[in-house]
Amino acid sequence: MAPETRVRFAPSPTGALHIGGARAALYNWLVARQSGGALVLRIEDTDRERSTPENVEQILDALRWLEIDWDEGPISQVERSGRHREVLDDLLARGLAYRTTATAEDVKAYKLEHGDAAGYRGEPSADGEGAVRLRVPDGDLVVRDIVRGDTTFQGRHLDEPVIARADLTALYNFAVAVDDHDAGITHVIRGEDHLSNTPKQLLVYAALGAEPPAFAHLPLLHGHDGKKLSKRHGAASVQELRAAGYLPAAIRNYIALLGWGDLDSETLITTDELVTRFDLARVTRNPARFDEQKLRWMNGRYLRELSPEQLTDELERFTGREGLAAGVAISAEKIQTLADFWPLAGFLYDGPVEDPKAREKWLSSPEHLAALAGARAALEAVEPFDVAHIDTALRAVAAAREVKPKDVFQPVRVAIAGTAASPGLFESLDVLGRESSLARLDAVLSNPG
RNA sequence: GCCCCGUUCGUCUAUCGGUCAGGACACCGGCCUUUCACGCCGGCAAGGCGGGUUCGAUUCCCGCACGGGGUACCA
Repeated sequence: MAPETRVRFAPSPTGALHIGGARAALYNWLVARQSGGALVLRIEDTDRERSTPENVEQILDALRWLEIDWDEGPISQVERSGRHREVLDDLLARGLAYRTTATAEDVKAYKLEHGDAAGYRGEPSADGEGAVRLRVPDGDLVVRDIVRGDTTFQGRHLDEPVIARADLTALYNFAVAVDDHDAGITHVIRGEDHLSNTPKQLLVYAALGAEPPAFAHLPLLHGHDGKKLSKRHGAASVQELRAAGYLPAAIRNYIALLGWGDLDSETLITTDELVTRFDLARVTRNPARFDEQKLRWMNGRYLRELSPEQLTDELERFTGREGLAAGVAISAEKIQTLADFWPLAGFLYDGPVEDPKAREKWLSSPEHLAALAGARAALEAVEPFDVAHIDTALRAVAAAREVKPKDVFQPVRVAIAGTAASPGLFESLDVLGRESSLARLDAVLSNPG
């Protein structure tokens, strides 16, 4: 029987969860759910400066919001320092590692003497003090990677890495291997930025007398300009995406496709389908750009799959307002994100917005104002005040005045909404109701221009 | 500098030696239409360069160029 698949997501809590981290988390989650295995969450918090409880909570919060759940943890890496020390002492005792006071300058000097391609080889310090470096043999170190195939690193090019500080606290490349080994991790799925450091970790596994896990290094994500993803690229973190009005399901779908493609090129894939179809071996090897345009489109599709009740619920939570059902019903097909709703339909609740250009274009000429007056009279008389009858009444105004329907509709629209773009006009009037509609028209009529 | 990875339409991708190089977003045009959208139809658009291997290379190999990552007593 094959061993249970155990994967892990191990963010360092240095701030928000970035889109790249979210994708690594998602891929791990997909593998865990698909295999019936377990996802372990570990917080790489050995950098005391940056690892605050707030930062940790921010990451957990982002994962929960994305509905990426974990089976074990969160495990704090610092809390495992006792075990790190134990392994460290063992390596020291066995001569697999040594303490040295050699500095970066010494490493540089070594290369000057032995050549740039020669990995640093040091000697133990006489007093037994200093940082701990791992012994590196000259042979090949091959990283078996599901995404990229085998990558061979030659030990002779590798500097003997510092695996613990002079105070004997563990450093990343050491701690990560010990922790993954102890947690029984079978697949390490993480960003490509870790690929070059993997041979060091392989050495730690070897020292532990353990088989290394399978690796899967994911291509890095870039911004729309091809540069490294950063604040300048708009919404780059999960919390920013959330604030921008995206749905977790849409984000999951979108980032799953950033670096992975199925045989059939379906674009809209439910999370359940992703769980069954995802395949690490099909992850691409080249970096992908995060392009918000496609996410926007995709989010619109997900928004429109929600029931009116669900959408209303989402929007009320997003805007912090209540009683939005009627406005939501007439706006659903016009928005791509939750954030699009209020600019489009907020006028229904808070009155017309200011848009001098629209007012200039549709409410300044005598013809338009006359049309508006005609519309006002028609709306006052229409009975009942519903979409179908408003429709008929306003078209009649245009016909009577022998102008295009648009020349009646747009002035009315700008009068009630303030802008030239809105949900359907008749629908908007219907939601507003007769009294409120007439009041808005009157406000313009009594104060034109 | 050294080590490692990568390179198909503007973007995300399909293709695992023979394809009209397919799909999606974006863009352009059309239909629908009261605005904005949605929806539908159509269009534009790609294998970095140079060598090999092969009857035949986007696909395999080498070189170059370009991009990225690593090279911390960070993670």
